[in-house]
Amino acid sequence: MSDEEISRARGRPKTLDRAHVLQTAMMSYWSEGPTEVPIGEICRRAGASKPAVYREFGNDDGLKNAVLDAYRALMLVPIHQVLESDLPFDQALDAFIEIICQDRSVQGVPEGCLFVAMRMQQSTIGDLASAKIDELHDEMIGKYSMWVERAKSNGQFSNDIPTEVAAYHLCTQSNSALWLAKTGLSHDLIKGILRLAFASLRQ
Amino acid sequence: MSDEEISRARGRPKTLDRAHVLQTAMMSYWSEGPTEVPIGEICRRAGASKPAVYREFGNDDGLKNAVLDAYRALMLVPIHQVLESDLPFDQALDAFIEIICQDRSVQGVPEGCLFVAMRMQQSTIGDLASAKIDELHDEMIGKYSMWVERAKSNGQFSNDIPTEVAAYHLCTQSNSALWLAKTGLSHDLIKGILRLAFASLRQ
DNA sequence: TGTGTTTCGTAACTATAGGTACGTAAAGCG
DNA sequence: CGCTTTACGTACCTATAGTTACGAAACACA
Repeated sequence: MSDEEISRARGRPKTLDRAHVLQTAMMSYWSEGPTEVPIGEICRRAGASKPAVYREFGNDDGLKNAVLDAYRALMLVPIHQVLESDLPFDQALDAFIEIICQDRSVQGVPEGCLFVAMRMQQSTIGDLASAKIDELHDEMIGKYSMWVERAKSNGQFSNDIPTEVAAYHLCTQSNSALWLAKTGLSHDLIKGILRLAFASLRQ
Repeated sequence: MSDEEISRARGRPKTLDRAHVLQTAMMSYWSEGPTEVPIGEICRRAGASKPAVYREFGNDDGLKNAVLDAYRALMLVPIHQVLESDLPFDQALDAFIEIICQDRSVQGVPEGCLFVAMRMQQSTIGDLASAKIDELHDEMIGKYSMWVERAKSNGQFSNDIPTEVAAYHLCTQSNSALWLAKTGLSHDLIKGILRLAFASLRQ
């Protein structure tokens, strides 16, 4: 598996730009909703043929699964990094609110959260992507839990609040905030809601 | 419009049970998702023919619109009543949490909230139902706002929290809670999350 | 230059689901 | 007892979207 640079494969060279298709699909699902954009439309937008996309991703389910991986790397990992930072809880919470509410037009990325959108329509998608959604959700809850546990052990978080409750609360608020942003609510209003929702976590 | 008991209409008497179709559609959309149950399946379940349903409701959009009206009367109005009660804010808040978290199996009603589910997939439904969703949402935000304003004027709510922020916060939390219940999260955990989310509203 | 290999993409196929044309049945009225 | 009116429901139409069959194209190797 070492000679894959300019692959010395036998047959006709592949022209399909996997990354471009993935990017196109992600942006399409993200901005219009994962059930709103048929796979044929993705192909059209990416300038690829349907059979090429099916050869690459297997089927609709496989494409959505791959898109979720790409989305995780782009948007979820940076959030994880905030939760895993060395900042005191209160400051990390501020950074968390900032990253949730940050202006999307700067990075040229749609409003809302593709992961949340997919999770809300989980019943309409395939098994692969559905399992991936569960996996990403569990990962997220795990990160929140570890964050809270760490804050507790540092005396920065009340022991009266069960970790599970706090973790789901944090997860729920961020999901809600991202979804509200998608409905067009102002970022200032959303930030106010988040501060109110998290006020009881500070001490 | 007084002689509608045993209607003295001219032609063949109507046999379609409108209420039954509406009930079937509401329960189907509610438990499986509004985009998950085709209109033909509703007809099958209700024991009605497609043309009969189309004659009664016009189209898919009209049916969903009628279902939303029925849902409002069944589930939203009782919530409005809590918000409009004479209870002190703290007690009304407790009652609010209770009604959100109440066990659905008792009244034989599905988990989750049809209104929330429809709002999450608003882009996939027709103009009529979509407008109705906006209308119900505005009504809800209005009720929350009035509740908060009344509590403020009674000295039961901090004037430091903008009414708009508080109203959206309350709306968001109830939506989230109902959606979490649909994902199978335990009612105890959800109740804990709600108490945590609303802790900063009490004084 | 031929042969095997891999990918390409047009043009289909198939299933689902929203919606309806139309002939028939059941009522009131004269 | 026919005429008009209204509702009934089978069987169809149509559009969409996921998926693939298949012949042509583009390479490595001999």
